[in-house]
Amino acid sequence: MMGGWEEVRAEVLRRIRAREWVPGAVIPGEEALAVEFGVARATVNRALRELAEAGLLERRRKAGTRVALLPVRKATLEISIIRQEVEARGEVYAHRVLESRMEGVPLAVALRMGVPVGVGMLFLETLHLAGGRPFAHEVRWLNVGVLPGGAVPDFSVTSANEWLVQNVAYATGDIAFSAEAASGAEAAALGISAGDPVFVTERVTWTAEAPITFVRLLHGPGYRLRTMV
Amino acid sequence: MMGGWEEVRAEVLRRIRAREWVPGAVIPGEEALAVEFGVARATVNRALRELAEAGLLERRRKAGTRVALLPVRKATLEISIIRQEVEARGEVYAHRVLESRMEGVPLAVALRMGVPVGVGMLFLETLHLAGGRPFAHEVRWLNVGVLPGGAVPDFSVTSANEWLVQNVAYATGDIAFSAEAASGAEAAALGISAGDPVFVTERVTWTAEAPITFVRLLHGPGYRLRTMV
DNA sequence: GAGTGGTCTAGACCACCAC
DNA sequence: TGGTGGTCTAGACCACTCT
Repeated sequence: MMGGWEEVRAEVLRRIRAREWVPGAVIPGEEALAVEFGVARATVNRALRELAEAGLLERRRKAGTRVALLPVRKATLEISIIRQEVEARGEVYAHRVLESRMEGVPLAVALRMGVPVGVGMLFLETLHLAGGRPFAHEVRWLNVGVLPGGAVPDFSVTSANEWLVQNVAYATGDIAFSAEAASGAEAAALGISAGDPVFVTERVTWTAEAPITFVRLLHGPGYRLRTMV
Repeated sequence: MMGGWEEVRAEVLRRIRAREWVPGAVIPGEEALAVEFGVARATVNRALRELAEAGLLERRRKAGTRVALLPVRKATLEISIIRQEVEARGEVYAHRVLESRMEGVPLAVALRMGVPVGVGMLFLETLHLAGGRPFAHEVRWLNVGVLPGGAVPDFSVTSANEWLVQNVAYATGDIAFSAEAASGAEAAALGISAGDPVFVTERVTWTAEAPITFVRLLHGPGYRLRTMV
């Protein structure tokens, strides 16, 4: 007899890894497993659902549950604010606003945000520092028209990154990671050489059909984004 | 009255976004919400648990459920085999094995895999092609001693990437993404210039305490890794 | 049509931890 | 120590989809 759903999940995982249940094969139904493990069907369901969400099982009504043939594993990335990320490394965080002005969005940004070219937004350029050294360079367009409260806060106190998380949080977003060569201005801000590879994170954030912000974040050489599977 | 847990989740999410429940505030308990929504407590539990896993709520016994103050959002990355990734773009996949020989692991790899320097492993260098053009360059060390079956298959037919997923699948792993400058050899393989930025994916895979493989995957300029929140 | 997973319910017990 | 979330159960109905 197994106790809870975690034990059931562990045992099912063991059988998959040990190839007692091979990829593509149908495994016993929930009812059968519930009897075998001496638990309720809901407990088996919880265990199998978690494994299916992780990509190891494929479940279909009537067809039953199979071990995934070509599993598409899901890794989770934790997206926190930059201050937390820096402080988690045991370093002191600071930020400097390099630019802050109203400006019409260029084509590339308009396409990403799904707004017409030239719409007036707040353009912000910020440098994030870890222990006094450049950590990340941020370029952001902020759709101030849809901001809650109406007034635009002073981002030199609380960074836009953090202010948005606290005030426009819980929005949906689209994130893309890539590698690019630093432009002259970007390199200067980060204290590296032009052409050096930078790790780029671009994100569009939406709330209820309205685009809130587009942000482009550059991390210099040495930055690594990690996760586990 | 709301029907299922998805409706409950949607309504709770709406209240959070509408700031009816502000960050840091304790929301009503499961029992109260169950009564309000006209569902069983288990249904409310399911809805709140999902929101907590997404990082929007913080739940603690006795203390209750709060709207997260500084939410650490979780984005999920889908890790599929390279052939699937290429074919999903509507392009024809192919791969070429450039190198395949036994070799002692260098220090950097030994440290990553947690094995002594110089342990003999199979060194593999593979080029993945999409529509005939270089798509990714793969360098891999394979711990053949712990492979199931014992015999090493012919990776020119099925790439090591795919063979491992099918035969040593469901292992745990550690993944890191970064941006680097392509070395001369790497650039030549990918058909780019030395020093061009490349998107690097490094992964160590383990099964039951034994490291199976270390792989370093390089994607040329233009590659983007995308996800949603 | 029938078998499987998906979900809901009402009740229960327990672990944790703030008070 | 009491209140809250975490989980389990037994039973039920339903939705989907394979045959």
